[in-house]
Amino acid sequence: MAMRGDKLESVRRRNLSTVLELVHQGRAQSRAELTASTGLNRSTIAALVAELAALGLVNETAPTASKRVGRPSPRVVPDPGPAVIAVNPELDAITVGVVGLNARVEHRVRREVDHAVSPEEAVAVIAELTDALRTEIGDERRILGVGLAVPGLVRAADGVVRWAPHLGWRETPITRLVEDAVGLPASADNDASLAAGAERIFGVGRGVADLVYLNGGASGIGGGVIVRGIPLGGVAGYAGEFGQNRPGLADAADRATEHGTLEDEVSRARLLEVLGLHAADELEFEEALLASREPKVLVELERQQRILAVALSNAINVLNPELVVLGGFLASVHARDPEGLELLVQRSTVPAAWEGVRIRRAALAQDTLLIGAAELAFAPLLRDPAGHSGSAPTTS
Amino acid sequence: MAMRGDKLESVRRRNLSTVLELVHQGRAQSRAELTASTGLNRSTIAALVAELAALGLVNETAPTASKRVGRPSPRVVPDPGPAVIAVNPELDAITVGVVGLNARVEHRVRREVDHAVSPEEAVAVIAELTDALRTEIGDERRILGVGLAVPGLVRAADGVVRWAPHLGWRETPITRLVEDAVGLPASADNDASLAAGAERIFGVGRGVADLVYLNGGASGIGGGVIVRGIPLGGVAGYAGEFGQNRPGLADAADRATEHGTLEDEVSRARLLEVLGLHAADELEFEEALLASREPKVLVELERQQRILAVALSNAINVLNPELVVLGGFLASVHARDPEGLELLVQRSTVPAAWEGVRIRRAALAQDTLLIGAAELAFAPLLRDPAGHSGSAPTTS
DNA sequence: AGATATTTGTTGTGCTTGACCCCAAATGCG
DNA sequence: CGCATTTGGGGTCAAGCACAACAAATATCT
Repeated sequence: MAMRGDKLESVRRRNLSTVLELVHQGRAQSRAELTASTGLNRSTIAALVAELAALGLVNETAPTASKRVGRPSPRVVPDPGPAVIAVNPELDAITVGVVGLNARVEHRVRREVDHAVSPEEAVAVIAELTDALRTEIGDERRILGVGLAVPGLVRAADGVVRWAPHLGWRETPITRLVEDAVGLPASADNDASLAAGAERIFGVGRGVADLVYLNGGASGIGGGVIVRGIPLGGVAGYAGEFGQNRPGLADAADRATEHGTLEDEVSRARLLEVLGLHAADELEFEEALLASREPKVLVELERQQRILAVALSNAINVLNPELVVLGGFLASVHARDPEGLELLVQRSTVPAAWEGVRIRRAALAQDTLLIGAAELAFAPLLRDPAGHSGSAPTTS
Repeated sequence: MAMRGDKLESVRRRNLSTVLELVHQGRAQSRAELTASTGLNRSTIAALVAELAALGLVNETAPTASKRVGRPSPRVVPDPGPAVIAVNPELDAITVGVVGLNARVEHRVRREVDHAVSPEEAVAVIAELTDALRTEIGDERRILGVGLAVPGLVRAADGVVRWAPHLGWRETPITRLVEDAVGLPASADNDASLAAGAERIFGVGRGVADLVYLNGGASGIGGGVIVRGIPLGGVAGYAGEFGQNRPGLADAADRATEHGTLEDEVSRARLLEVLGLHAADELEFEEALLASREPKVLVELERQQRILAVALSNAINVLNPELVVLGGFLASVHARDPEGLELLVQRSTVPAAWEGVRIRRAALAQDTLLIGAAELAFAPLLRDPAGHSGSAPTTS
């Protein structure tokens, strides 16, 4: 609750942050564009870009032919040097990637595992894969830190995994373990929240300030909310647990479980069952779902659609977002009958709030989580570009 | 989406705003406290306070005996001059009040009406009551504007009432009408959202950054959400419509209505009915509810409690607030059995999110809405104290 | 009661930082 | 080829906060 005053120094910090973020997100490609979107003076932008260049964060290159009158403005692009390690531990595999300041996943390694790994095992794998990647990309790369997208509840303050049912982790200080093993500052957050951020900056949510993201995974439904462009964390960082919500059922016969939580009633497993499949990746699943004409598939699909619609309505009524993004198997459910789902949502949503909202499927496929985790690792740099001059691994 | 850069001028504006807000909210009472809570230098605070005093917004008075060592610091208090008109049009009455910069309701007039008033009638009454109040408080008072707390959906951008079922208003440009009739800049927002803000700054939510507020009124349930200390508006300002949500029912027998919306299932009218009352004000209602030992009251109360609990759980899972504030008849339902309600909420809430949350009744009684509306009218001044030097009614 | 420590107001100076002005450079267009 | 337009570059200016030194006002210690 520190309602802090504004030092002069903070102006510079914020401006550096703003410029670096614009370049990082690809929303400004030249100094001229930077002056336009920041409203700052040309000379100020010049100084800011020069400082960022001196910090090794951006590069100025020769202007491209723009076909416009006037002196061409030099391009400003993210420096290819700085990078982060993005990690996504899952039930069946641990994925580690290298993501540059341009937010592209440059390398990715996926290590399949045949059993639920303990935190210690996971950390060992992460350290091993990270080392492999670091030798692959060479020593000249400046690795800023590690970001983890964890399928579970993560305490924002210290990155402790409170509960990850999927992995079987409980009260696991994952960031500390990773920091000790890898020797880089680490941060962690809930996977769906990070995915929401990634979709906003680089996916369907580009330029959207208020969005709700729901991801349907194998083990449940997670979500993320973005308010005024800022990820909604809540007081401890546990926000977005749509899967544990209990939406009202229009028909009592729709209930299939005792608890009636969203992720029990609307589940990938139930759809796989009626589809007669045992296991399927996202693509196979969606193909099967879209192709099936079996009555029992239709019945189950419509049941889940009705329940999902109420859950979305509840979210829209409360949050009045501009966009609802559906990922994972929920994207497939949406793809099967977008208009039907919208109609159902509309029926139980406040009309005024319905007006402004769109429902879309997630745009970023497999890279979403790694990009989201990378954003987390980049966050301190983006927030204070000059403060991270030395690559000293500040163990927070 | 204007990611604006930081001008130097904005530093001064923000600092003036910060200081004025601290004084306005009573969170700093002396220059010494201001330096402590802003982190700014003593000399800077002196300059800022001097500027605010020159603007007629704060006064410096002789220091009070503080029993502490060191030179005593002069008190800084809101100037008694500036004030706003706060308005709350309701089904049965229109209330208008004068609120000073100290956030106290200095005067209030309540005009009972015997029928649902049209916007034009309401505006006429508002203008009349405002004029009466203005002559009462004298001409030396500087009236900054009018804030309206409307029981309905209000578009944030232009203050148009999209739909106020209680009043029967639809697509009503209420702020424009009031501006024309009163000759002061007017702004409007949903009553529950404003009440949430009032509770945060002056009620049970003091110092709380993330809270959810649910108000049980005669005609339904409204709500407001505050995230990181900022009221959650959503893309158009319609956020917080908890009343239209459909919470899941643990037992199908609990359903009493077709739609199953929260405000249909959990309603004051139903409780009045089982209590055998026809009409009652808040106090009478709560007394009757707390005193009753009738089985049918108990049954209905517990039914509503169960449904309310699920709705609260849904909100807590998604928003992870620090505090849930219940107002209106929901405060009475809570008062009857706080532990029982908490237990029910806990049962369907993510454990980690439950840890950090408290459920409390609203602290501000009848003044809540007027204070909330006044905050709305003060908002431009608080955001940019120097920009409002002349009392020129800027019709936004 | 007097001395001392502590806290805070006051004043003047200095540093940071962005704005602004003027000129040069580079492009498109007639 | 000249002109309009846009942008970069460098120097100057002004705004605003930090800081240091001193004075004032209080409590506490002796």
